[in-house]
Amino acid sequence: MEDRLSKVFAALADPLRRDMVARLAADDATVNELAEPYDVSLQAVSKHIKVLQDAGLVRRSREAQRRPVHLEAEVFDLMTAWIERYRQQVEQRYRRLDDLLAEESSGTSEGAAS
Amino acid sequence: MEDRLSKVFAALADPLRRDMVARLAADDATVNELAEPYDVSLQAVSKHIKVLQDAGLVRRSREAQRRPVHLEAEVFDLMTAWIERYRQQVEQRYRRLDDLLAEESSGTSEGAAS
DNA sequence: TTCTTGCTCAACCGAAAGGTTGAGCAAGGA
DNA sequence: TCCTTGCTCAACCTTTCGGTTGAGCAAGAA
Repeated sequence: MEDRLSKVFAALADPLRRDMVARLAADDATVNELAEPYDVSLQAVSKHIKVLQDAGLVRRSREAQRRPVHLEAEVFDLMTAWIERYRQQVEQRYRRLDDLLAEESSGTSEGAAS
Repeated sequence: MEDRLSKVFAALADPLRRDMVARLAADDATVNELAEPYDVSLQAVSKHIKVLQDAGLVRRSREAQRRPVHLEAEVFDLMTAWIERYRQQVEQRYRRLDDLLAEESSGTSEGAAS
């Protein structure tokens, strides 16, 4: 898996990682803080953070021996852009179809729907 | 992997599947049509479609021996809702931080920024 | 300097993902 | 009826994912 968008979607495909993102939206947190509510090892959480980081969803700094994790909100734009493009395209299709149907039922003869 | 959102994100984590969605946004297509541009077997494409279907991104009908695939655009809303929620939360954090800084530099004494 | 805290790295494991090929089925067409 | 088209299902293989444990390192605290 190479490209950015693939990494972002893959990162968010895991419920635990989505939960982390949700919590990080409220506030930055250390690895220990993040790990606290979950029933997995600290190393597992550390790996999850790495996945989020590689996807560009999160940034890690250093503060004494702590490593606060910070949500990088710009990535959301990347997803939204992708999603909106196709959503709008589909909407246009429906709009065109509606127009076509409207045209058909008025333009060529009748009006008596069965 | 159980929940809907996880499936949707996982489905879109694959570039080939994203490309299929992009093409399906323009128009419905059969399995053969979808498979044509890719350098993988028809069976592989069939599997990919199944993944999209299980995520609710796509619906398959039957039309003679063909099985046209149709994009289900509503799922996009699910993603957008998830993303927007946290994006807005992060924005509010920044806004609060800005307010705090503004308050600090005006409210308590001074004005002479270094 | 030595201890403790907060984390990461490495090796390993089982399950799932994504690919292949081969068989087979359903629904027109000849 | 038998053939062809358009697909799916099943079995198998390799790679990746998410988890584990054990070792180790960096940076305050004693």
